[in-house]
Order: sequence, then structure tokens, then C-alpha cells
Amino acid sequence: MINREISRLLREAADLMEIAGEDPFRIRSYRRGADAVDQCPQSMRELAGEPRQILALPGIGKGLLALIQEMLSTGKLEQREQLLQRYRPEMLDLLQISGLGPKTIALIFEHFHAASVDEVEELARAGRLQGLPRMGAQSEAKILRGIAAWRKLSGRFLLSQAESAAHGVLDWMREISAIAGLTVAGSLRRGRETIGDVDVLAAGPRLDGAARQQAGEHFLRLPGVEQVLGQGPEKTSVRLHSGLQVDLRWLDSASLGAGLQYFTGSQAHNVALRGRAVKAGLKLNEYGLFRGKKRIAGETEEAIYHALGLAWIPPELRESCGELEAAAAGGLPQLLRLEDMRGDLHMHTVASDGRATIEEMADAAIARGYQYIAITEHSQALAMARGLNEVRAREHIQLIRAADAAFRQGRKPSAGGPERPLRIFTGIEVDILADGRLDMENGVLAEMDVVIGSLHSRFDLPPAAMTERLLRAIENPHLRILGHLTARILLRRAAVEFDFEAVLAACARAGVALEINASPERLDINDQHARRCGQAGVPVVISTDAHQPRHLDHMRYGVTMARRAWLEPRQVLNTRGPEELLAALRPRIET
DNA sequence: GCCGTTTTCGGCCCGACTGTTTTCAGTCG
Repeated sequence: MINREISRLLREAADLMEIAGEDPFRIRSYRRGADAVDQCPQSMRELAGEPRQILALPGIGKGLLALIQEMLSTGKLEQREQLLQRYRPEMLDLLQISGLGPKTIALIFEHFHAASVDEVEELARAGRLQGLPRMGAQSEAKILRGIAAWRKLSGRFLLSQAESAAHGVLDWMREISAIAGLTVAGSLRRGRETIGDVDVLAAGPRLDGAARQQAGEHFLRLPGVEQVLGQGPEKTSVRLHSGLQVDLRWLDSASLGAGLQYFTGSQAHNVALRGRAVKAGLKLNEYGLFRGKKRIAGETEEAIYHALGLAWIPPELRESCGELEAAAAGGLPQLLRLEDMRGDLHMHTVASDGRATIEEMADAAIARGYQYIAITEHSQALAMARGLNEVRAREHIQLIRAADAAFRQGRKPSAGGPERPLRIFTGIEVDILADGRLDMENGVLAEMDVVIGSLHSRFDLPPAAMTERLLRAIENPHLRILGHLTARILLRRAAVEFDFEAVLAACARAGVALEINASPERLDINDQHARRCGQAGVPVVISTDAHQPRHLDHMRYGVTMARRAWLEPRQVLNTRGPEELLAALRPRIET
């Protein structure tokens, strides 16, 4: 039993305990314990003989240690089993639905014995939920909207989840020496925000039938495999405990490029590309590019694209959105790269809900080669995150300025590490309230280098009201960045609807930048939105919303989205140096 | 259930907002 399964059982037990109305603090400690298991670099199984090391993990005490030991020896968690007997396993899905919480789920179960999404949907459609205490027509409609949004995205996985699963597969399969080449394809390679299943391609000169058989059996022993979906000479498919499907395909070296191209897609891109081949009297399939029976390309993707008169097209662009025409005309964009990024403008520290100090975040930024960061705590509306009110915000500015004074000289207060100068900007992530006001006095905002306005509530406002709310926020001359512009927050959430073009036009007029929030759990503005920013001349910033140093590495997800949006470095403000950035961020304040 | 202890139990992230209320429970972040 691997760490992720242990943490999953703990989390599911916590979810069920919540429905059962048990002590909320106890539930929280189960979840904290699950986090600790997830973040522990060593496996619980390895540590099983050293219980003191498990107890040393933050949030794990005697009680949870006993549960972990129980799971390691029996593979089950009795407490979870009992709750599942009392309720039903499908109930865990209901918690994913926006607008449905543990109390309502328990209430519905009590009255109707309904526990699945289908059953609850049927009750809501029939208007029967309205009979329950404190439930009216509007609540019922909200639940139905939540279910519709959930259906749209259930079964899909975040890019980061799929990436981490794919890395596990690649590491596992590298143990087979006959495999010379391993790569991911599909939507994961194209960097889509959500992934349906993971495609892994394997090739090697000595991968004959017997070797494939052996490697395929090794694949089936991959940790976390729940079910074998299919097993054949060309492809083996499994489903992991997480629900993610992973396909392993075998390719011949002579058609490696063709296979990679074919299985990377997208389907629309491939259809267009095959059409181009047909026009040239050629045929393209997963085995190569053919003139008659003669293969004229196939070992590499580059050779295939070149033979079709095209520049090689980065996978992120392969969505049949004009990339073939651009590649034919030599007009592909100079896509943004991770190394173009010079700073991160959105992060939290222990002053609100972050886990590290200003200095620790600064050290991490220096280690990643950045020239500047902005510290942007939450404002008070986000009480759960210990958001700052005006008084605390003013105090925090002083701390940031003191850290800036130390770090901009290239000196670090703490010992060790690289000594390169870093600018630390003052900032705040201020909540855009339901009526469009910013959750902080203008006098304090005026002192901030970076003011990010974000939405944290009322995602379900009608589109017109949501548009008004955003336009009003943009009117505030202190707002520099519209952040968290939530097309979708987390997989379970519905799209926030508003008039994107109107908001974009207002940003362009006001000189407000749009944020691509690179945090892997947030799918804020999507690539199509981001592409419109580039087309409309609205500057973009990419930031990680880091709550601890390692989150700074999430920048790569933001860069991936920017690449899918065809953005070039000049369109992204935090590719610029510190002075140029400040000038671009504050045009309305200082001119 | 964990933690930090004043070593035995109290505190643990809390405000905005909605819908149903007539004073607040439930959800969300």
C-alpha cells in the first residue's frame, strides 16, 4: 500500500465523518494527517518498523499512527468501512458538487435514502428536495447547476495529477532495459488543463514479442494499478486507484516519430495534417508518411512536418487553431519558455495562509534565478486564510520593505545559499467583493507595488452582475492585476460566467493586466481566454500563488498555458526586468 | 485527533454571502 492510497482512505474517512456530523476538529486532523503522509518523501511501508519516524511527521500522533499501521497490515481502514456500511460509497461523489455540503447530503440521505448523484438529481428535478427544512426552489436549482458542472468534468484529471502519474509510469518502465525510448503523448504532451487518460509510448530496437510480453507484465505490476482494462501486443491499458486510465503502447523505431505525432493529436490537428498530406499525394498514418508504399518519413516528428512543407509545430499548438497555416508561412510564434520568466508576482507567507517566511520565499526565488518577487497576502475578506486588515497590511509592508532592503543588496539574512540580488515588492491579493468594491482602503492600496484583485465568493452571480462586478473593480485606479479570473476553480466548480470581451476591453483601457494563475489546482483563465488577451493587447502576468517555496515550481504549468495561448515573451510582463515591470504595472498611478 | 504544554486539557482559521428565515444554518474559501 503506497502513501497515496493511505492518504486517500484517510480523506474518504474524513469526508464520511463530516456527513456523519462528527467532531470537525477530529475530521480536520484526519485531513492534516493525510497531507502529512502525502508529503512524506519516504513510504509508510518503509517506515513501518520505525514508528517514531512516523510520529515525527507534523499532524500525526498516536491515533493516526495506529490507523496507518492498520492500513499497512490489513489494506483497509475499519472506520471507513463502517461508515460505508452505514451510508454508501457513491456519497463521496456528492461532496464534489458545488452547493452540496455534508449537512445537506446527510439530510437528503435521511429523508430519501438517496446517495448517488443520479438519485439526488432525480429528486431535485421532481422538486422533492424543496420539502426539506431550509430548502427552497433556489437551493434546488443551485444543486442542479452544481450537478451539471460536475458531470462536465468528472472523469477528467488535472494536468498536474496526470503528469505525476505519468512520471511514475516512466520511472517504473525504465527498469526494463530493452526499452530505449519512453515518452508521453496525448493531451498530456499538449499540456491541456485537464486530461482524460495518459498515453505512454515505448520503443526499443530489441523489443521483440517476448521482450514486449515481459515488459507488459512489468507494466501490470505498476504500483497503484486497480484494474487491467486490456492487454495485447500493441497496447496495454490499466486503470489506477485514482481512476486515471493509463495506456502503454509499443512502437517500432522506424515509426517512432509517426507514432508520437499520431498519438499526440489532437484529433482535429491530425485530420488537418492528413488532409495536407493527401493534397501532396502522400499518406500519413501512425506508421509514417508514405508516397505509395515507400516510407519517406517516420523516425522523427520533425522529418514528417518538414516533408509536408511545415516547420515542426510545438505540441501545445496542435489544436487546429491556425497552427498549420502559421507553420506553412513561417509564422509560428516564438513561444514563451520557462527560462524567460524573471519573477513571480503572487505568493503568500505565514502572515496569511502561507507556510514559509518572506525570507524563505525569497531564498527559493533566488534559487530559481528570479530577479524579483511580490509578497501578496490575502485581504481580510478571506478570513479563513487569516487575511490582512488595513492595520496588519501596513505593518506587513514594513516587513517586506525591510526584507527588500536586505535582499536587493545581494545579502541574505540567513546563512548559505546563492548571493544574488532580489527585489521584493510589496503587494496584496485583495478580494473583489460581490458589489465590485475592493476589500481594502485605497490609502493602503496606494502603498502597494502589486495589487491583485481576486474573486473568492459569489462565483454563481448571473453573467451581467458578474460583469458589472469586475468592471467596477477595474475602475479602481489601484488595481494592477485582475487575478484568479475564475473560468473554473478546481475541477468541481462551474464556470464563472461574464462578458469576457467587455472585461478585456476595460482592462486594455485601464492598463490592468490579467493573471494566469499557475497553481495546478486552479484552472483560472483558460488558454482560449489567454489567447484573446494576447490578441486584444492586454498584458498578462503568470504567477504561481505559492503558499510554500516548492510551489514556485508551478510556474511551468502557467508557462504551458501561455504557450497554448500562443503568447510570446513580450506579452508577459514578468519576463521583464524589475524597473520595466513596475513601470508597466503602474501606468495609471504615476502618469 | 493533534498539539503544547502552566503535564491534563483547552484550543484548534473565521468572515462573506445565500436562502431561508423573523435570527441563523449551511457552504465556501
